[in-house]
Amino acid sequence: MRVRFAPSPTGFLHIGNARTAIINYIIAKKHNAEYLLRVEDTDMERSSKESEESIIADLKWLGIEWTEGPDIDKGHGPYRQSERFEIYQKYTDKLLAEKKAYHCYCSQEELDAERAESEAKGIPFTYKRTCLNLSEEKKKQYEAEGRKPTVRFKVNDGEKIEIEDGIKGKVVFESDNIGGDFIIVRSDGVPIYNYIVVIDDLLMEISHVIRGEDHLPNTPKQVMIARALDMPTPKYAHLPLVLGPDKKKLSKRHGITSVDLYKQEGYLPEALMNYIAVLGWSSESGEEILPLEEIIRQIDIDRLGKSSAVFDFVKLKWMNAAYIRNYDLKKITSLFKPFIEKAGYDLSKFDEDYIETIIASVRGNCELLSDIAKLFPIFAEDVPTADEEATAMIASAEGKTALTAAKELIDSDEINSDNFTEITNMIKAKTGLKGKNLFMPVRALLTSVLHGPDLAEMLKLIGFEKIKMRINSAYEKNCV
RNA sequence: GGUCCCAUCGUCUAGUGGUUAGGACGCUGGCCUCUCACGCCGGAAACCGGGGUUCAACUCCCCGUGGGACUACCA
Repeated sequence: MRVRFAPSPTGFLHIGNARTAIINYIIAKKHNAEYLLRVEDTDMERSSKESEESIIADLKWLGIEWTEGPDIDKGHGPYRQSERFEIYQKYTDKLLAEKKAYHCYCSQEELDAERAESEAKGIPFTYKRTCLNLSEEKKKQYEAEGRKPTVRFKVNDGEKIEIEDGIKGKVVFESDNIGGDFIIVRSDGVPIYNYIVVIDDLLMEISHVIRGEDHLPNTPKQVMIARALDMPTPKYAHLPLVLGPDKKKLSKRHGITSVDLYKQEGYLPEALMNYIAVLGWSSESGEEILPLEEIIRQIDIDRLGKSSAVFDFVKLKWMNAAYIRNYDLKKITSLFKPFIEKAGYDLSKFDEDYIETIIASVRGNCELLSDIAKLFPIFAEDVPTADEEATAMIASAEGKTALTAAKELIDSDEINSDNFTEITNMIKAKTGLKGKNLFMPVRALLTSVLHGPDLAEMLKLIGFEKIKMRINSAYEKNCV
C-alpha cells in the first residue's frame, strides 16, 4: 500500500488539508505503508517556496512523517510537479498522437462568452468542440494571429464512469455531463492538476488516493484520462469535508483555520492531531482522547463517517486543556517556556525547578499554553497589576480589614520568611474573618487574582519578599 | 441551473430490523472546595417529511425536503 498527501503550496496548511494529511498518515501507519509527500505547484501565480516550507514545517510540528518526498527521494521523484514537466510532455504527445487530445485555440474571452450564453439560457455549459477538427490552414492562421493553443482532452460520448469509493461506495458519473472536452495543458504549456495527478499517482505507484470530498467531482475526469492512457486507477476514498459553524467548507472566514495559528495560540500538536483525527468517527469505547497509537490501531477507512463534520473550536480547546493537564511535566514545561518568554520574561533568571513547580501548580488553569501569560506574572512580578475583580475585592470592607491586618503583621515583624505561609490564619485570628470572607480578600491581595490554585501553595511559590511588597503597595493604594 | 455527495440531541458521534435511542463537547442542577479549574452524581436536548417492504423500522427501498461540494487555461 502506498498513499500520498499532495498539498498545493498556495498558503498555510489549513485544517481541511491537515485532516487529509493526518488520515493518510494514520492509515499509512496502520498498514505500514509508504507515505509520499508531493508538492502540487503548477499554479505558478499562487504557489510559493515559502508556502511549501511552512506547510512542511506545520506537518512536522503535527508529528506527521512521510517516507518519501522532496526531501527523501526514493526513486519516484522529482516530487514537485513543477520539476516534472518533461514527464507530462511525453504523455501529452502520446495523447495528441492518438487523437485522444487536441489543440484548442479558443481564447479565454471566447470561452467566457460561450459560458455566459449557456448560463443565460439556463443550460449547463459544455465545450462545443470548436477546435476538434481544425484544418492545418486554420491552425496556421491562429498561430499567425499569435494565439497559443491549450490542449484539450477528448471526452468519449456516452461513457459511464463508475467509481468504487472507499468511503462513499459506488458513485456513477456520465461522461456527457462533465462539461465536455476539458483543458489538460494551458496555453503557456503548464499542465493542469486534473491531468497530471493521474500520471503522478501512477508513476509514484500510489495504491490509495485518500483526499477531500471536494475532489470527488474531479474523479471521473481523472479516470477517463487514466483509461485513455491505458493506465490502472488507484483506489479512491473521499473524505467528508470539514465545515465551519455555518456548515460551509471550513475556510479563513471562519476564523482560525491554519495549523500555524493553532501552534501560535498554544495548542499542543497532539491535541490538534487527536481532535482532527477523531472528527468524523468514534472509537470502539467511545473515548475521544486517545493516544496516536490507539487511533492508528482503531481507525479504518470504513469506520469513517460519510457526512461532513462541523469543526468545533470549543471542543478542541477542551481537548487541549486535557492534554495540558495530563502531559509529562518536564515536557509541558518546556512547551510553556516560549510562551512565558513571549510574555516578556527572561527565563534564564529563573530556576528550572521553580518554573516547573509553577507550571505544575497552574497548568490546570490553562486551556492554551498562551494562558500562562496571565498566570506567570502572579509569581514573577513583585507587584502584579490586579485585575478588576481583585481590585474591587481589595477595596471592599473585608478587603480593607484584611489588608490593615496584613500591614500590621508585616510592620510588627510578626510574620517573617519562615512563617509567612501562615498569613491567612494570622489574619483570621486578628480580624475574625473566615471562610470566603477571609480567603477571597487575602487571595486578591496577595495574588492579584481571585481564581487559581490552592492559596497556600501559591504563597510558597511567590515568596515572602513579594508578599511584603504587595501588602505595602496595596496599603498605600487603598488605606492612605 | 446542471452533476455528485450527505442527512440521529446545538455540535461530534454510537447504533446495521425489536434499545428506556448510548457517549463526548457545550448548556444546566448538585457534591467537592477559600476561588476557578479538575473530579464525581444528576438534568434538559435528536432519529428531516411522506410513502412503501415487514409481525416489527432510526435502521432496508422510493419520492420529496434540506444542507453541501463541484461546475476555471485553481488545486
